[in-house]
Amino acid sequence: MAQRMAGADRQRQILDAAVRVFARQGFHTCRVADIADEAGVAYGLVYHYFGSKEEILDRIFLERWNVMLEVIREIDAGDAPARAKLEAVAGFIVESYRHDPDVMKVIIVEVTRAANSFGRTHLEKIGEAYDLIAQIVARAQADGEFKDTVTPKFAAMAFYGAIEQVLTGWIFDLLPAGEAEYDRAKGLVVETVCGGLDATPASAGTV
Amino acid sequence: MAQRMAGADRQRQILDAAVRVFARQGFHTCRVADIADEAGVAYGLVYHYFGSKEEILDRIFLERWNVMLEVIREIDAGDAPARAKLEAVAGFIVESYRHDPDVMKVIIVEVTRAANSFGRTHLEKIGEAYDLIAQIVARAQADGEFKDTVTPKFAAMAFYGAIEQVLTGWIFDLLPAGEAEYDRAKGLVVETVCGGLDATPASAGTV
DNA sequence: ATAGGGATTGACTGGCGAGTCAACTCAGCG
DNA sequence: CGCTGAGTTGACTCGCCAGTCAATCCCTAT
Repeated sequence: MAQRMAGADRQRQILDAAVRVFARQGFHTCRVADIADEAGVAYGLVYHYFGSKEEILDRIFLERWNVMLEVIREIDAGDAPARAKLEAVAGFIVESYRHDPDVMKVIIVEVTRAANSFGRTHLEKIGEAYDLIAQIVARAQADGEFKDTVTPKFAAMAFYGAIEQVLTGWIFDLLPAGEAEYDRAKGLVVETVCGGLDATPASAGTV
Repeated sequence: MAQRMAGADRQRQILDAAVRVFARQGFHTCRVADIADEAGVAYGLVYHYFGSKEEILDRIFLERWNVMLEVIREIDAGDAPARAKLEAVAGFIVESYRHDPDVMKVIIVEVTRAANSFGRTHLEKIGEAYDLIAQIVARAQADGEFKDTVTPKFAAMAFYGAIEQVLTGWIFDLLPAGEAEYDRAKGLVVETVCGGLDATPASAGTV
């Protein structure tokens, strides 16, 4: 059935199939046989390339998360204002979702937000992202760009939580999704968390 | 072993044990036997009071979530400023966590954030909460208390996501927890989402 | 007293699904 | 042209665990 193929390619093929299956059925609900079927490959071959079902999820998560950590580090290294940096971070996450919603769905639903049971393994890796965002906030507070009423870690959690919840809204059809919404969301998350929902004090003060 | 007891009490006892077990081991990882043991009750008795393992989780979630929906409705019915309403909502959620961290952990980790597989059943119920918060925002926008750069639904997701992520931080020790932090968090989430992280334009303008 | 019936028990079953493995295929190489 | 080893196959094993059920217990009513 499956033609001979270089190892790396076959692995990729199984990984991609797993992403689709995990996104569709959920990690716990799906069987390894489903992944093999989706990939058009024999059951046993999955175990030729991966040690376990969990290892597949590991790989899916780590591959994408490491890219994100790298991107955030680069963004942080620049000298743009913090608000622009946060917008870049939000933008990257939204773009990730636009580019491959299934991968993001799996990461959010099965790893990031499943820190019990499975995700516990990756708690440290997940925390790295929060720390990087916290660092951006901390610097902005030191510069006076952000107020320091909130600890950087707290702000980072609120910021990341807001984004993840918006993605969750798209994933489960609780929020209108679509190209236009994705574009707008990048800015709006930052506008909300940085600018706040309040009508601006400035204009309130001028009344 | 277990003394005779009124049906409702025994059910409660099993429910409470289940909360502890789910919080400790996770829904998928624990066995029904663990719940029975924790409750000090025979295996079969669990099935005398509940139709299935899932039904137990259902009950835990619905009991608490319905209380929350009711509270939010009451808060919304008052005529306080939206910011105070949101603070009340955040306060209730934080108090819920302080009062019974295990229940909130189970709800967040196993239901709210597991909308694939299991939580799908409750998606509608979960959405109700977001809608109620959105309503608060919508009214505030109509009154001019909030800007209308963001759709109410979007703001609701960002707000709820921020809170849930903060709780998640406490649950998994990514954020310092404790009585003082809980008290502060209520206001800070609202301060962050309503007031924004930016140094206020007013004070920036006076420099 | 004692019968009735809900509460309680825990051994047992049935199915499911992760992971194994022995057999097979075949491209490339000497 | 046979040999080798990586790639591929899918039937099979084996443990686990949700859910069943027949037996037992003990409160209550008569």
